[in-house]
This record gives sequence, C-alpha cells and structure tokens, in this order.
Amino acid sequence: MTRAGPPLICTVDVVLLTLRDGALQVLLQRREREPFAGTLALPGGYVRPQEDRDTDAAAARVLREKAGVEGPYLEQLATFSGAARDPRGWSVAIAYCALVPADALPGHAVLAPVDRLPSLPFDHAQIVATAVARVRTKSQYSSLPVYLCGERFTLPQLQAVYEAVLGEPVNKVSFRRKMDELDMLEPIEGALSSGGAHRPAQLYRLRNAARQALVISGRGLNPRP
Amino acid sequence: MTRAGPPLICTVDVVLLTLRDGALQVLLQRREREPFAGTLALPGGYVRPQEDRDTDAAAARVLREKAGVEGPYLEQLATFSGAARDPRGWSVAIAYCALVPADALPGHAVLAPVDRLPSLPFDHAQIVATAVARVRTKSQYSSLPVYLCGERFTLPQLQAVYEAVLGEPVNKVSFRRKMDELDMLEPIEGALSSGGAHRPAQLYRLRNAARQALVISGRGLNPRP
DNA sequence: CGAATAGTGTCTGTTAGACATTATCGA
DNA sequence: TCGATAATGTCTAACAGACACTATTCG
Repeated sequence: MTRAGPPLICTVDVVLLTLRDGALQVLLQRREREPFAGTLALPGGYVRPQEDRDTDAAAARVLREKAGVEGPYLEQLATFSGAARDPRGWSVAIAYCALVPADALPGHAVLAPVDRLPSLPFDHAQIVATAVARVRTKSQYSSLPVYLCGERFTLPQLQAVYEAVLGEPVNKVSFRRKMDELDMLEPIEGALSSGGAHRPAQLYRLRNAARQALVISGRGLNPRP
Repeated sequence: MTRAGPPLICTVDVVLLTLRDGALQVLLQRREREPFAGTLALPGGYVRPQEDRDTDAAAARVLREKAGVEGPYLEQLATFSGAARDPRGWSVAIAYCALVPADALPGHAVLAPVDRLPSLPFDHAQIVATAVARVRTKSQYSSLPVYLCGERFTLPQLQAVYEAVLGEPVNKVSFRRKMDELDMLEPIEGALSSGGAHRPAQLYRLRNAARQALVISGRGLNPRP
C-alpha cells in the first residue's frame, strides 16, 4: 500500500461574523506565533486528532479557546489547500463560518468590517470573501440572519439585520409576509420593545422547531431582477 | 511552537454523477487495497503534496487515473473528518462532485442509481447523499444540469435532464421562458435533431459566456409551494 | 397634539403554470 | 392523412413591491 507521504499541515480557520454598527464584521486575532506573528488573522489552529472528534469539533474548540465563544451557529464553509497558501508548506485549511450576536463576544474582541478588511496573511482574505458571499446568498432564502440577533428581537430589528447582511433595502410588507409564511417566529406575549418616542414593537423569539435547523423559503427575499 | 501532531490521513473522494437510463447515477469502483478491498466505493486517493497543486488538482488526478475522465465539471463539496470514518485512523476526506455526460465515461465504468445504492464503505453513502442534495438544490436555480448533456442538445432533452435531476416534472412553457431569459444557449444554425416520426427539435449549444461559469437565475425553477 | 416608528390593507405589475393551438416531421 | 412531438400564444392564479393608511407611544 502506498504510504500517505509527508505529513500535511492540517488546520481549521474560523470566519466569525457578527453585526456591529449596522455592518457585517469579522473577528480577527493577533497571531502569537510564526508565521506572521503579530499580524491580524482569522482565528485558527491545528486539528488535534486526539482531542477533536472531527473538524467541526476542532472549529468549536478554536472558537472557545481563542474567542471565548460557546456554542455558536457554526457551519463548514470550504477547504483551502495547496503549497502556496502557507510558508510552512503544503497545507489544508478547513474553513468554518460562525454567526454570533455582537453582545455574545467578549469586550476585547477585534472586529473589522468585511468590506474594509486590513491586509490578511495566508489566503484569509479569500476565505472571508467566500464566507461573506455564502452568508449573503443563504440569507436570501433562509432564516440564517436570525443567528446574528439575540434571543429576543422585534421585526424591524430583524429586518435591519437582513438589510445589513444583504447590503440592500428589503421591502417591509414583503418581509413581514415572508416571516409570517415561514412560521419560524413566535411573539413573546405581552413583551414590547420600549424606549423610543413612538409605538413600541412586538418582541419575537425563534420557535423551537426553527432553533435546530435553518428555515428555508422556496422563493427568496428580493430575487434578482 | 506546537507541533502538528501525528500525521493525518488526508484523501480526496469524488462523487461523479451522470445520467443514464433517465436516472442520476454515481460512479463506483472496486477498491484494490485495504481497507474494504474488493468492495465498491467512491473513487478516491491520498492527496500527494509533491504532485498535486492543491486538492482540486488531486481530485482531477483521481478522476483521470481511476476513471479516465478528463476535464469534467468539478466542484468541491465538503470535507468529512474524524476518527470513526476510516479504520486506519483519524482522517480528513475532501469530497468533490463531478458532473459528466454518460457518453464521456469509459464503457467499463460501474454506475449505481443514487436512490438505490449498494452498501458503501466509510461514510461514502453520506457523501453521495450530500452531493445529490447539493446538485438538486443548485439545479433549481442554475445551469448546472447542462454539464450532464453533451456538446449539442435539444430543449426537450435538456428539460428531461432537469427533470431527472430534480426528480419531478418541470413546466414546459416556464422552462423555455427561463432558458430564454438566462440567455445561456444558442441555437446551432440549421441543425435539427432527427430520427423520430415527428417534428424535429432545434439543437442548441452553450454560449461561450456560459461555458466558464454557472448561470444563476434569481428565482428558481419550480419554487417550493 | 405632533413627531416618530410599528403594523396593516390594498392596488398593481410581474411571473409561473395550465391549457390550447399551430408547426413539422415520418409513415 | 394520421400520429407524434416541437414550439408558441394566451389566460389565470400567485406573488412581490409600492403606497397609503391606521395604531401607539413619548414629549
């Protein structure tokens, strides 16, 4: 049997996206080790076969250890590989995408808006671009953006989240019709947002059925013309 | 710096899908080596860092070497990993999906319909299921199924391909309207299908612009109710 | 009451599917 | 001419977006 050849570098990298100041932002960290020690990069780390059940678990561990984030929405994105992307040698990076409400992040977290990233090492810029494209596309026809909200939110808030993610305005009536059809939200009895000098909004939460899996809509929001 | 730990098994596996007898079928091969020598499985192999530019190239090489298929549509699917999936130990398999017209396969190729698979080793059944789900979803709103056709095809043929992939009938008028809007096909002047005792159909080919990239439609075909 | 935002009713243009009609071949 | 399939015209129902209107809070 052919041997597996020289050992490969195998890592997981996580694109953690959140919403801050009305913009989609990605979590970056200063690298402690070479290569690129001291520069901002995606959180990542070696896969640890003894410790990690699979790469999903490795990504969750990286987020827990490096960002203090526990149990977020986490989805495998794609795998990036080759001789060129890492100066240490031929490598495989399994990239993950995480969505987290901003208030679930520790205060010291470094965030950068996805459309004004600093220069990133490895192929991290490409990985972020892939993640953003995926999240945008998926948000067109699914409940994905709710993972960027907290436990309780109003429909106007949720609409603003969709608009921030999609980068374009969403028709209010259509949006509410869609949310109604998808049947993924339930109003919290008697709970209204307060604060403004205006009519308060009904607070909603995710239905239990919608907690586990994304809710998918046949036709998307804002289909291309 | 922490060492990368014990070497991992890193492979690529390819789900080659084609259309035969009006059904979506997957290419399988008898394994020559342990584990599971002699059983049918997805074509796959170790990533070879010295030889392969990246895992995309590794997948293309596997298809070329093991199935004699050159330059097919090839797309990364997902990465499967963990201690449980391979008896040799903790492994990472980067899975790819290929679409090929049936007549581009060598005569001796072993195909199995995707909805009546034999028992497969490793997590290959799950990998096939993932590939089929992805191809179905993507075919709803893109030109993906054209890769299952040859160079020249008629609209009724293409519609039959869509129906076979999606597993449900497609409205003829809507289908033709959509193909027209997408503007990805061009009629071959003066070329008509022949053979039946009926009106012959116009032959089409992909426009050059549509050759390189998928053509994406805003609203899908057959949106869910 | 006025400003501001939440929430709803309704109209209209667009799109997709059903159905019917015409076209073109071989036998 | 008939059977069969290709190709197209047209009607209708569903849907999305625009706009206007009502509702409810604070000051």
